[in-house]
Amino acid sequence: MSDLLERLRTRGWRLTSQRRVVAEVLDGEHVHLTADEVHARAVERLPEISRATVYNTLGELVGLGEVLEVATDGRAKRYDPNAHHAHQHLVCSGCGAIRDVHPQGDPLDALPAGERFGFVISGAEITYRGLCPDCAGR
Amino acid sequence: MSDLLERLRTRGWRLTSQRRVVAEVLDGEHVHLTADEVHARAVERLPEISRATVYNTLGELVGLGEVLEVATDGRAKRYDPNAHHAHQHLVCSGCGAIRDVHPQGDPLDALPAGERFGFVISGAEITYRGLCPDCAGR
DNA sequence: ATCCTAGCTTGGACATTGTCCAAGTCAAGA
DNA sequence: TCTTGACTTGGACAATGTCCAAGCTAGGAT
Repeated sequence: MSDLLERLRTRGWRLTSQRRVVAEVLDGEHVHLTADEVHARAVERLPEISRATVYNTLGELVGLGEVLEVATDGRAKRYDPNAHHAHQHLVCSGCGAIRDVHPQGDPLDALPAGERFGFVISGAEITYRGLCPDCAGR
Repeated sequence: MSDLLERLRTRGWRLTSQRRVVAEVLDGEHVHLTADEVHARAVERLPEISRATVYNTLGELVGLGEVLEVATDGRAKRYDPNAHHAHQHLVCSGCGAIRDVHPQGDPLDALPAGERFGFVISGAEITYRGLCPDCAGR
């Protein structure tokens, strides 16, 4: 993730301790955390960091394309540090666990011109739903 | 939509004026409304209907499989009355407009066994993103 | 090394979306 | 027509996110 900090600094990002901590938290476990979870982990390292800063920083990272925002339910958005490798998500309908998955082919190929309604299409997100081994076995 | 009301009645649904109005609103325009938008339209026909009832009724319709819940952003969920025809969504990144689209093939076919991690997979939702003709032309 | 200042952070108020509950109301079967 | 359990209501509450004025600081300028 020092790569990330380096990239951001060359883009004029001011490198504060708060931003460093948020970046470290995201890089620490490649897991899909909510903003509040990121805040909770950040507080462990920098007790006075505020919720507002975490929200700000996450928003900036998303804007810079370093982190993806994932909305798989109507609840809190989750933040995915794996923005530089195309992937999709597999979500457990039982416990909400999320895994990165890599389907074959390009989903855009499945959408014929006649189904594009004049849109300039930039991408596709796929959410596979199912039950994880734990939830399925009960 | 009287089909829908009929189906629900045979399943023991008590047919109240509130539920009828919510069902009519959803059926009226085949558009993806938020709960609050449904409430606003319902109030036009039945001024004393409460927000709680709209939420309850939408939740029941989703549970019964008559309406789909769509979460394309982190904001309010949207409700899709087109639950009986498999389809996906195309969302304008500019104005948020949503269209139903029908990609070719089954998205589940693109996910090899080795990428399923023992999940019992039940379905896939695809959100295509792009700019609608209006937003792209500016 | 020190200073300056634009940009960052903070805490708290506020907004949006959704859930819950006790009390009152009503659809539909008897 | 009566009865009753299911439905509805309004308002309190919860979860998530946004905004702002005031103070702080990273990092370039001196």
